[in-house]
Amino acid sequence: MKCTKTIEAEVSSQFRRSHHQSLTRFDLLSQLYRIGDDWVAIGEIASKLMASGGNITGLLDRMVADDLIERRANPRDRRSFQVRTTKKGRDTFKEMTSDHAQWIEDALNEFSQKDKEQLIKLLVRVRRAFETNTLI
Amino acid sequence: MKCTKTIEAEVSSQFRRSHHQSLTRFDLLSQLYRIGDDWVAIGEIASKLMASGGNITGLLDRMVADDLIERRANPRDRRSFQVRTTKKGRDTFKEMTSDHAQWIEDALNEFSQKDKEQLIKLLVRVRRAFETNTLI
DNA sequence: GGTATTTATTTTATACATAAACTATTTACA
DNA sequence: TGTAAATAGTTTATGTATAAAATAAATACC
Repeated sequence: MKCTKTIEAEVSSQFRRSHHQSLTRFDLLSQLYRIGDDWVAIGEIASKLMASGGNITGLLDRMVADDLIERRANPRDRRSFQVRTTKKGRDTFKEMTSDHAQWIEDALNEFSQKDKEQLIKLLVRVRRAFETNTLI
Repeated sequence: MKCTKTIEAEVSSQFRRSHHQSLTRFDLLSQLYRIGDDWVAIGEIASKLMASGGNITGLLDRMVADDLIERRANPRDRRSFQVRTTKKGRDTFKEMTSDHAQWIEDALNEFSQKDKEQLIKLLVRVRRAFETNTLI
């Protein structure tokens, strides 16, 4: 927890300073980028970001206001809405990504490939342990 | 990040359900418990929790209202205020701690002592790497 | 076809978090 | 001693998060 908190404080303040964006916004843009040009349902966003519906509504509203994403009604289901990135959103994401990758690389340059693999392996196991736990 | 998010979601919803408290409140009670019966300055709390001043003001207000901590003016410095736990705060913390320890133990029971030590060692190194980074 | 349930999202109330501006006090030092 | 700078907290404005209730549309099923 302490480790994540330190990284999060550092990375999110970098994002705020350099791009006026939050970590959550970066996550969202990253999910949309991964999906490509398709429209994505709000609910899918919420589950991908592991966030509550109410949270997503507000987040998307602010990002639409900032012209990072656009939003439309699902033409086939009138309950549902969809979003996708705008050009500005994609450009912002690309800039954020390259900075981000560089920060992480700089911070972790003292770690060997083996260390990094070991760490990821352990963290995946920990996550699985806590995920499984919730199903009992 | 994904790992921490999963754990945090799990643990914080446990705390919410079982004790009507947040992870941050648990952290705070834990810091105060570690210190003992002494009064602690607000600023010290903020730095221990790696949180901003404004955040702490609100957090402490709500916890005072819930009778978990008490607050007084520092008798030697009229700019400064101090807090310490109430009996209810200490009792709440003790209950939370024993549940918490059990959840973590259950979740991580498949990990060997060696795995756990390895993981902590790596995480401490990662944290140091990001801390140092901010000083450049 | 009409009602009950489920699904998708928003609204509301509240908690938690930051940065920046502000108030009040203490300290440093010319 | 008087003033500038530093320190301790709070306030304000805003963003991010949740749970629970509400709304609206789709689907299931008698």
